[in-house]
Amino acid sequence: MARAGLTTERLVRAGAELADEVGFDQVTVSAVARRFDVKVASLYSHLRNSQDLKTRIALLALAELADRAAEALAGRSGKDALGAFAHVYRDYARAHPGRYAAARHPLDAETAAGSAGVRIAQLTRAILRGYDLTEPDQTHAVRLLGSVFHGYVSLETAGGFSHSAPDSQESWTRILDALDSLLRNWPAQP
Amino acid sequence: MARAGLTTERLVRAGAELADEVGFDQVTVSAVARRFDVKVASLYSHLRNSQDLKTRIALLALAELADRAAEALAGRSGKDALGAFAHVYRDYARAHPGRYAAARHPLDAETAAGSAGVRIAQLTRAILRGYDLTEPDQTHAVRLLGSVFHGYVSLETAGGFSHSAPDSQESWTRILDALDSLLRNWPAQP
DNA sequence: CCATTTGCCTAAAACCCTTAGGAAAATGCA
DNA sequence: TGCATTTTCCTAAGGGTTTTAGGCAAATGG
Repeated sequence: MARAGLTTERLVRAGAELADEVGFDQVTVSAVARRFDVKVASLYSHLRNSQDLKTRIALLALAELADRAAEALAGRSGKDALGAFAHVYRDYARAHPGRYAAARHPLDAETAAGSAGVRIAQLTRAILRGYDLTEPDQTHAVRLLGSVFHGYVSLETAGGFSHSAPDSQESWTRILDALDSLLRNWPAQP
Repeated sequence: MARAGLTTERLVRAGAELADEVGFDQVTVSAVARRFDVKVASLYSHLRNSQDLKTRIALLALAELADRAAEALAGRSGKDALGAFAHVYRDYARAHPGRYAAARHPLDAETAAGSAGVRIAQLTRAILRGYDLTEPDQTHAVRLLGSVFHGYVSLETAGGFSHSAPDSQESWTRILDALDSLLRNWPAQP
């Protein structure tokens, strides 16, 4: 019987595609097996279990996002960098909703520490080099940016802003203007 | 055989408690049935299906959140209102992580339109009455606040800010200061 | 007090997860 | 090349969740 050539890599990539097509929480070991026309049990030599598959998809998504962000940020600073990063983030979520959901999948502390998530955090911090913030305000700002990007994209993906004026793109642009303004005029401790 | 006294209401409340204890996506029709010491099939006279259960838990959570927000906002305005709303939001998520996750559960358009989610959006808009914003900036600001609150709480719940200085409470406070400042100095269209 | 409605049950089919053990294909070393 | 080893995929099987169909007994109400 000819072999299918399964690999952890290929399985994870297939899982990521599946996530984009049917949603991250519809990604199942069985569905991936079907996609390779292979029996379910066969996947268990390449994956520890169902949770392992999801974690790996999450790591893939984080790495892809970090790569794109890094490329977008190269050679930019200040508002330019802020806009580029935001654009990548939102675009990725819209083009790959399943992968984006995967990237939000909770990871245990050590897995998270070894993930591309830390690279994303570093890139976020790098954006702030174009603004005049010192610790601890820089960290607060990193957290604010992370919250806005994640929050906005997540609400938008859930359909929160559809079918209502003004359209989402306009809000996104104006919110970035506002954040830029805020970072340039960060309030002192009251 | 004595009856268990099942009700859609009771099932949904039990599901919400279960969500807080073991996580929203571990909430299962079977688990709720076990909690009432009843056979699974019995629940299907009170719930259409598994998705129905989750949707109802989501609606319950949204309603609870809206109630608390409304109470917190009564008699407050400006930064006071902003802080009160934010406090309720974050507190609810920390005290009821499963319900909070449920509140983020995607709803189809009509269900969402009939949910307490619109009340929450109205309350968010009410906060902005204390600031000098006109349309469409007011809508942009509503979306920004929604994004920050949801994003921050969601990242925090996922463990994003734990084990790193400064602590999360401090960032939360300073981010609210920053938002207040931003709303008072909302930038004009460039 | 009996008829009807309601509530919970048993049964069963379909799907997913996971482990154990086997057979064939690929690999590698003599 | 030939044979032992490893790898890959399979069958088998146990256990869990979802959902529908049909039945009996408890509550309700005229």
